[in-house]
This record gives sequence, C-alpha cells and structure tokens, in this order.
Amino acid sequence: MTTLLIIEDDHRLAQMVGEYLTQSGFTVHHASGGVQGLQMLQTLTPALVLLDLMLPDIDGLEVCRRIRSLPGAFAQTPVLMLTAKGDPMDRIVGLEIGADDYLPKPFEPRELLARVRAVLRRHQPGNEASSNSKEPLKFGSLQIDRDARTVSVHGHLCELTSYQFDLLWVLAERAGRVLSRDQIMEAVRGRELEAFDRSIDVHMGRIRAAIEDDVKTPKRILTVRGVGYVFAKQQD
Amino acid sequence: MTTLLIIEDDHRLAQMVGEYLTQSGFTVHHASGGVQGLQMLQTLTPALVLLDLMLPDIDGLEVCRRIRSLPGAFAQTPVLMLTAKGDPMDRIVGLEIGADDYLPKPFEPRELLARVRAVLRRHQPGNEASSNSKEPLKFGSLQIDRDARTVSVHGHLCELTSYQFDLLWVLAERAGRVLSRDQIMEAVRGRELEAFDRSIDVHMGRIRAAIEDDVKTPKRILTVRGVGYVFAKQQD
DNA sequence: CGATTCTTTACGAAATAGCTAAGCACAGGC
DNA sequence: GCCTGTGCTTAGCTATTTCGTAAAGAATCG
Repeated sequence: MTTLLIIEDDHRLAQMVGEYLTQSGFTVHHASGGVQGLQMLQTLTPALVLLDLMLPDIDGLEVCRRIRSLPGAFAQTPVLMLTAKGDPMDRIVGLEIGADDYLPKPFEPRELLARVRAVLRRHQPGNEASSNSKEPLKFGSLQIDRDARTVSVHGHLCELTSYQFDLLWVLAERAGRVLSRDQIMEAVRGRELEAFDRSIDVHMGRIRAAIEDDVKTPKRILTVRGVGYVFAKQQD
Repeated sequence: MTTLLIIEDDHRLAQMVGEYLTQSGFTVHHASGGVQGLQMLQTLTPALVLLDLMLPDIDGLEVCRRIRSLPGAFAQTPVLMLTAKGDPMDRIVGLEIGADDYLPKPFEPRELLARVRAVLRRHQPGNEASSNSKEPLKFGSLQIDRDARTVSVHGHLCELTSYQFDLLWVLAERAGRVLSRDQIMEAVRGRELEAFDRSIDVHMGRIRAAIEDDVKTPKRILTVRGVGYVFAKQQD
C-alpha cells in the first residue's frame, strides 16, 4: 500500500483530498503545518508529499527546500505542490519550485489522482528499463523486434495486431518456459484472467496463423495441455 | 555523474535550474558571464552547456560561436540555448545558432530536463545514425534539417510549425522505433500526456498533410494501432 | 469411447484513429 | 489597448480495426 503525506492547513480540503485518495487505494496522512509535515515525513517515509504552497508557519517553498536537504533518502521524496489561485503563479510555473510537479487550485480530484500517479511512476525505477531499446529476438528464420514492434518470418513481415504482438513477445522473451494463461494475461494486460475465458486461445491461434509455417503442426508456439503455452526455445 | 555548466547572469534562475538538475542526478556548475563561462568550460569539460542568450559581457550567440572554435573536443560540446521572452527568436531559430537546441523562457522544469536528456542522448555514441552529426536527416526525397528547422520534400520546403517540427524530429530521429503518444509528449514537451488527449493525433495528421505524397496512404509516418506512431525507416 | 481440453470460425460490441470545425491563448502590429 | 493572425487543443462524428464470446469441430487423455 502506497503512503502519501498531505501538508495543508485547510483541514476541509485536506480531508476531501484524503478521502478521495484513500478511496483510490492510497494510505493518506495529514499534517497541518510545515514543521509538523517535515517531522511526519521522516516518521512515515511516504512515497509522495502533497504540499500546499501557503502554510501558516513555514512557506511551502521553504518546506520543499528543507525536504531536499534532509539526510538520506528523504531528500528524494517526490513533492507535488498545490498552489492557490491567487498565488504568484508565474514564479511557480517557472523553476521556482524544487517540486516534481505542481497543481493549481482549484483542481479536479481526477486530475490530482492522475498527477500523483504520474509522479510516482516517474520515480519508480524500472519503467526506464522497459522503454529502453532492446535487441531483436531471433529464432531461426523468425525475428521479433520489440522497438519496431514487427515480426518477420523468412525475412518477410507478418501482420500482427498490437495485442498479438505483446502476447508473442511475452512468450518469446521467456522461451522454453511454460506459461499459464493467467501468467500470460498478467504479463500482457496486468489483470486477472476470468474463468472460462478462451480469448488467449483464440489469439494464440491467430498468432500461429501469422508466424507458423504449418499451422497444423506448430513449431514455435506449443500447447501444454492443461497448463498453457510455451515458446519453443530451439527449432526441432 | 554527468557534469553540466550553466552560463546565466540571473543568479536566482541559475540557482533554481541548478537545484532542479542536481536533484535529477547531474552535477551543475555556474558561470555568470560569457568570459567566465568559456574559461570554466575548458576546466570542467562539462557534458553540456546551458547558455543564456542575454549575457552582460558577451552575447550568447558569440559565446556559442567561440565554443565552436575552441581547440580539440571542446568545440563539440553540446549547447542548449535559453532564450528570454522578448528575444529575437527568429534569429535563433535560423541557422545562425550553432546550438543543439533552444528553450524559450519561461520553461517548465520538466521540459528543461527532457531537452537536456535529449541533447545528451543525441551526443552519445551508439545511436549511430542520429548521433553527433548535425547533418540533416535524409529519407529519400525527404530532408529534415535540424539546424535550420526546415523540412523539404522533393527539394521544396514544407510549412511546419515549430511544434510540428519537434514532433516530426522526435519520430524521425528514432526512425524504425515505435513510440507511444506518452513517449512522444515526454520527449517533446517533457510533460505527461493527459487521458483522452488527442492532440498528438491531430498534429500527426497535419504533418502528414505536409510531408506525405499521398495522405491517404502514409509512407513516412505510420500509425501503430493501440500504441502510437513510427517513422518508417526505409522506403517501401 | 466418453470427457475434457484445445482449435477454429463467425459475429457483434467496443475501442481506436482520422477528419473537420470550433474554441482558446498568445504574440505582434496598429 | 484592441484587433488580428497563428497555432495548439478540444470535441463530435465516422470508418475501421480488433477483441472477446459463443458454438461447433478436432484432438488428447484415461
């Protein structure tokens, strides 16, 4: 569960934001001033701080600066700045903020949620790697290029839909390992496969039609009865 | 650790930029004038120079020119120009500038970061085709000149807006690689694409209208349904 | 040989991208 | 300060693609 800290003197606003984010699956804590906020930050180690620009004790910018000069990993805590309408926005919009993002009030709850997620995504390692360029996979005359999202057999391009490509990639990347339909669905779509769902099977058929020399006797995508599918590691 | 040098007379701005980039993992040094900047450049050998156009001692353009005529590898140092609001942008946008990119003030921190990374990426060896060379990209009869920010088809200029040029460049630079709308937006603007945002699509349509021989059957900018767009590496 | 599991086909619903027009913001000229 | 042109964005509509389901046929297992 991801923990957030909101530093905001307007209790009503804080509570509304808190409720909305809690409902969206976060754990939200609330500090009503800068001093308290900095203290709670170090106790709770939240994944992100929502920081009001206007605070009763310390200025939001100053709080942000102090966060950045905290010891250890605390200094890296992503900060999403909340700026009121009358605030000197122009200064904010520029580089003034050492924040990771900012959101002018009044804001839509949906937008807040989107920003929170965006900032968290940026701060998580791994998404970097996934967008990194990868060498094409080669299996005999079959070639799968993740960058171009193309598949070629005997040097000539196959027409695969985006979804089909993703399915093929998941299998090919783990060639030789049997994957259950659940695992495949999880890897491609990030969600559970529902009971009696035959959609994976249908897609496998379509992929076979595109990449197998003889659809009747598949050489690449093999069925493991009762379990799932494997991508054949080596040509037989 | 990558070292950057910012040449900027506005200390406040320089410090804020510095903080932000430091936080993003760079080592940042600051020179407040052109003379000092040129000197520090040769001492520090930074990976990139952020250069203000308006400087107290020497004009930013002149500084850029002098960097280019420095001995050895210094002349190759990538330069990202910062231009203030009232500056004669047209001259900058033109060929005069030996800079690798420019960014009009006021700018978003994230956009700055995106541009810095983009420039550094281009200057790193490895991306064979698109690296160091600031030579125009050529794809058959299509020519994209980054210095002049012009595009020509069959030897005759296309009317593209600045934004459209950036979009085209991002795609063309990574020709053959499929880019999602998010990646495109991130590379061009340094910000997140909002849900249900179709503006990229509209722009792609306009760029196609400008550069494709037959808009109905695009040969350069191809749509990858469910994912994004690719710039076709080779003519079919 | 019957039951289970997979493959194939066909079809309707939903998602997606292209197109066009209109809204908006911003800069430059008068 | 107002007008105007430029250019990015949004919205609505349409055509197309693509996904999932259902149902029927094939294969595999005990």
